[in-house]
Amino acid sequence: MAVRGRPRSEISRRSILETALRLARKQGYARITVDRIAVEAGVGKQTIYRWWPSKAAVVLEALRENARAEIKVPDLGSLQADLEVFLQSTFDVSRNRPGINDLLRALMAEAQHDRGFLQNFRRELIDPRRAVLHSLIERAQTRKEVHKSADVNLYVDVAFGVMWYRLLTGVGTIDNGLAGQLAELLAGAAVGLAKRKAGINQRA
Amino acid sequence: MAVRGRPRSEISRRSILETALRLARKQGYARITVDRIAVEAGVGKQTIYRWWPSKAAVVLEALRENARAEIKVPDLGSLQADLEVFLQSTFDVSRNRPGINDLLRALMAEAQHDRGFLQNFRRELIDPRRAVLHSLIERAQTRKEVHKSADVNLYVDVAFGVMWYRLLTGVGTIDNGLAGQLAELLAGAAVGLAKRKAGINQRA
Amino acid sequence: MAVRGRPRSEISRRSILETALRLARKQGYARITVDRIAVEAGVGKQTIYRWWPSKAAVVLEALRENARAEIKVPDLGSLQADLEVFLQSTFDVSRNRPGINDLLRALMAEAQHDRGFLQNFRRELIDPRRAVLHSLIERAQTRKEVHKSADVNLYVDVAFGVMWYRLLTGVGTIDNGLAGQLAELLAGAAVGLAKRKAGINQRA
Amino acid sequence: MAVRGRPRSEISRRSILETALRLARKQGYARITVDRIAVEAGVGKQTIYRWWPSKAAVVLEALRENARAEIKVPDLGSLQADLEVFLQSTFDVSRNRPGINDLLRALMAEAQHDRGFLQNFRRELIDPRRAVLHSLIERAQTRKEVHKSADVNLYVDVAFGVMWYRLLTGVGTIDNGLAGQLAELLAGAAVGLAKRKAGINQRA
DNA sequence: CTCTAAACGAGACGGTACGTCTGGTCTTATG
DNA sequence: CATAAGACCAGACGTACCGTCTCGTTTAGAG
Repeated sequence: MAVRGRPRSEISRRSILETALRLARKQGYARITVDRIAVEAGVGKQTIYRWWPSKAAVVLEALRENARAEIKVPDLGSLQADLEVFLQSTFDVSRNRPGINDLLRALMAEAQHDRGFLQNFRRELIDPRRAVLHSLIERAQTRKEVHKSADVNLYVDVAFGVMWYRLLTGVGTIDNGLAGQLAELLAGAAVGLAKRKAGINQRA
Repeated sequence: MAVRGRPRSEISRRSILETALRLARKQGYARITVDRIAVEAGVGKQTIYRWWPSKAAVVLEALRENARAEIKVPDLGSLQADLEVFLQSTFDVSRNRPGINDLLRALMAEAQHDRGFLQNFRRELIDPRRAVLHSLIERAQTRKEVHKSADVNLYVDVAFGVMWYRLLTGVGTIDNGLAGQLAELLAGAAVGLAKRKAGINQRA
Repeated sequence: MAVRGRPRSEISRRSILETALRLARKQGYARITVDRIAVEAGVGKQTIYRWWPSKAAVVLEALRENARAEIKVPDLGSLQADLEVFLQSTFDVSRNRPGINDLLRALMAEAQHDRGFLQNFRRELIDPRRAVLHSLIERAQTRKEVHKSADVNLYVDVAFGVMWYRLLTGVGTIDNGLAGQLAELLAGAAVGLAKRKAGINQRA
Repeated sequence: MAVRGRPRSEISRRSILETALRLARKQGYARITVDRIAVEAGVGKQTIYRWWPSKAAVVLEALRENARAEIKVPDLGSLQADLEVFLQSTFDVSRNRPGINDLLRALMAEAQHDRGFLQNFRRELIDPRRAVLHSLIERAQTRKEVHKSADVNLYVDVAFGVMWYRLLTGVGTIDNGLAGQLAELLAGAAVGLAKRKAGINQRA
């Protein structure tokens, strides 16, 4: 049997997402309320709550909708080069869109007092980006550029950890220089490890 | 001229800080309110607002008061060893005190929608910890273990970045294993850099 | 266009008015708070503020709701008799309901530091009672019992003025004796005036 | 034995009374607070509370201090003339001083939720004025202009009742016209009573 | 072409916490 | 002792949001 009743309004959905993003970028995430989104979107409050559990979820979806498939997955043959390009691309996304950084910070904050949203946030934003970086390093592993015993997750954590730490605390900048430094640091560590292991194996 | 008027009550100050910390650890930061702190501390609400701008500021001070001089600054002669001991000590603080991690996460969240509190938070919590790690690495620099051109701040960001990233997202654990991995990674990178630079100099 | 949105809850409205009146009579107007009314009425505080500007307005409406059509408008053919019955009836209302006098005093007090409420208070309580007394005296005027040049408003002011003055200052009692005295005084003055005027006219 | 300790400061007392009156007339009674009086008078809050139980008491004293012996007690040989002059004089006091009416209304309001202040208010303001009017009518009684059985208090209540009623509700004006009307009404009633009684006695 | 059912805009609802304000008391040092 | 200063406890105030609910209306497929 087909779906009964009035179908979900795509117009309302779009209006909500656009209004949420617009308000959040104009006035800051903290100042928007579900009420305001509803009024400005010309939508009933219930229509928001029917489809999203919180304003954070709305903003997250708006962000995701807005930022689809922007991340390059480079494959230049060298881990360091791949890392640098990937990280530059990642850092650029925020830099080119004013207000995006504030939204990311606000969503991370929201995730701290809403376990359910944390899951959502990880699934939609954190984990996909991790996956890209992870695969990028694994590729270097199959090339033997990185030793098979290396903890890929740690390297991923280093890259995103520094980014988020600087984003959240305001300590340091997030720019191409950082991308280069991180690429060098991680590639150095990974390749250095591989060499040491190789040396050990040779001697053995 | 001497201070005029009734002096600030040390008893009330202590009571407020202790009550705030106790409630926050027992029930979670999100569930405490300024009202409840006031009532349970036997204090007027105004007495809280007279000295702190928000409950976040109260909890921050309570945390700081409570955690004075807990961080070991090891000096074992080797960067990697120093790093490992320091990071283990840092990670232990939270692990040994249930509820502390939640408070740290809540405060970091609070800092995201309160610029004033962010400054306070950095000055009281983030920066002091950075300073210790920073000095620890600088010491290795004076020992020539780390090259003088190394970006010490980046290393600090890596250590705390990974810690906070895992704390906030729930990705990965924060334990002695991590301390060891980070110490190895950072020392490897720093020492590797020093050796390469030395090699360049020799060849030159 | 029809009414949009959820309609006002008559249940809440009644509950608020009843609770306000009950609390005010039990504990005195000064001791009730908007918070307590809300809690005891099982209602959100905002629901009170949405419909009334202050607790005084709530109590006023509660009083009015509760005291509808209690005032007798006698028509015995003689001004003095009508006055006496009307005033007795008016004075009785308060005397038979403990707490009402305190409420009236409190509302009159409230009206002194809230211009908006003073208007409301006059429109709902003062003026309707004036109108009855006014019409009663006018009827005597059409009967030629009172001269047409008499200032009816002054007579009304005398009756209610004495009542309120005694109520507010505690000087003297407000009972059937007073009703008789006022009736005699006013009727005497009004009829006396009519006779003098008639005499003048005759002589002319 | 002489009084020990530091004597009460007359400067502070004057400053408090003047400041209270000034603030009350400038901004309205409702807007002044004990705190504000203290600050503006350059006085400690406790100094106010040591000598007065409430801001109403301060304002009452300030008013009384300021308005000493302003009431004429006329003696023109005729009740109606005496009444008219007295009432005109009484009504003039308020009319010539802007803000006084508002203060009187505020004090009457205050007296409604403070039993202690009501006593104070009656003793200092209400009763003295009553006494003057009372004596004025009694004088007419000794002249046989008013019958000895007349209820003098009722006449007093009528005069002040109408005045206060109009003051508090804003119904009608308080001017020389009213003074004349009240004088005529009361004298008419009192003298009419005397004549009727005399007639009865003669016939008897 | 009616009927059923769900989504819709609107906005009132019960709740909770906020940060401010005032009242009246207490605690200093000073005169 | 009284004083100026000002911190203290207490608690009401009116506002802001939250997430739910209750209207009448709209929009689809089912009968």
